[in-house]
Amino acid sequence: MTQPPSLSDRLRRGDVLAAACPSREVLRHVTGRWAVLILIVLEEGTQRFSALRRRVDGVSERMLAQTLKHLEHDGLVARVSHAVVPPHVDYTLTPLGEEAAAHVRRLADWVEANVPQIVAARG
Amino acid sequence: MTQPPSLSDRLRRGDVLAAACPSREVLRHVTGRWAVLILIVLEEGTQRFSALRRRVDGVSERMLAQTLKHLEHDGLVARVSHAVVPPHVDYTLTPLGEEAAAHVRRLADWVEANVPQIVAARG
DNA sequence: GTAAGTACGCACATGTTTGTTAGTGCGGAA
DNA sequence: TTCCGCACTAACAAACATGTGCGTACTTAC
Repeated sequence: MTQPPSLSDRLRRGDVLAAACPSREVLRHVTGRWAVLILIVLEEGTQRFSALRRRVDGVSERMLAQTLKHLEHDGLVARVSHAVVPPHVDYTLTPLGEEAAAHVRRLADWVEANVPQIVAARG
Repeated sequence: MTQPPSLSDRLRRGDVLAAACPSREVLRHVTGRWAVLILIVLEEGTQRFSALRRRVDGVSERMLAQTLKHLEHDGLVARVSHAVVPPHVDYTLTPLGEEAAAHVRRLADWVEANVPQIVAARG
């Protein structure tokens, strides 16, 4: 007879199934429409803003800036701004970010490999 | 001098970085707010509608039904309806769905394990 | 008799995300 | 000289995601 963990236990250790858990928010950030793609591109190495904009097809400057801010806020991306003209800003994955990026890339790789099957399943 | 792959090549093999690629849409479904949680719960085994509703804290019936439809449409979830009263409907992961679920669960596990660090990083 | 559970569908309202456009200040290319 | 590139930000508008409340047809429990 093991007792099921209490709500506060679940929140402390991070339980995505609990609505009030902050892990929900983090997961939302990491799995966001653009965040996934940005993490994948950043896994190749440091990139600057406009390079990211070109690599991530379809992202607007607004969404790119906003998503980068979220990732930076969560400590997954480091922003380094060089005070030169024209402006030069570098974005790099933190160690934490590298781990997250590896996970989302594996997921994206799987999707890419299985798109044909999935599309076929829609008959 | 290898030529970079053409757009049509990238679309055929599934390239999330290309805006027109259907893998983008599939990725959106799989990483959707509720889809992630539903996949994780379904990984434990077949579940019925109301059981899912109870396990996935905070989901509304509308969103649950809609998300299940998307996942079914993509061939990740199988729906079996028993014609009895009261209604009884079972949801199960397909082999394809099991693979997807494994990936998202690993990502969610990582997030859960690292929430404290991430929250701390927001200082 | 009344309420709750079952698995949803529909209409409406709200909230959140995303896009669009315009602007910044300066240097280098045409 | 006129335009582009850089790395954004602000304001506004549109699109989409999501929640709420109601209805279904029947059974079991209270």
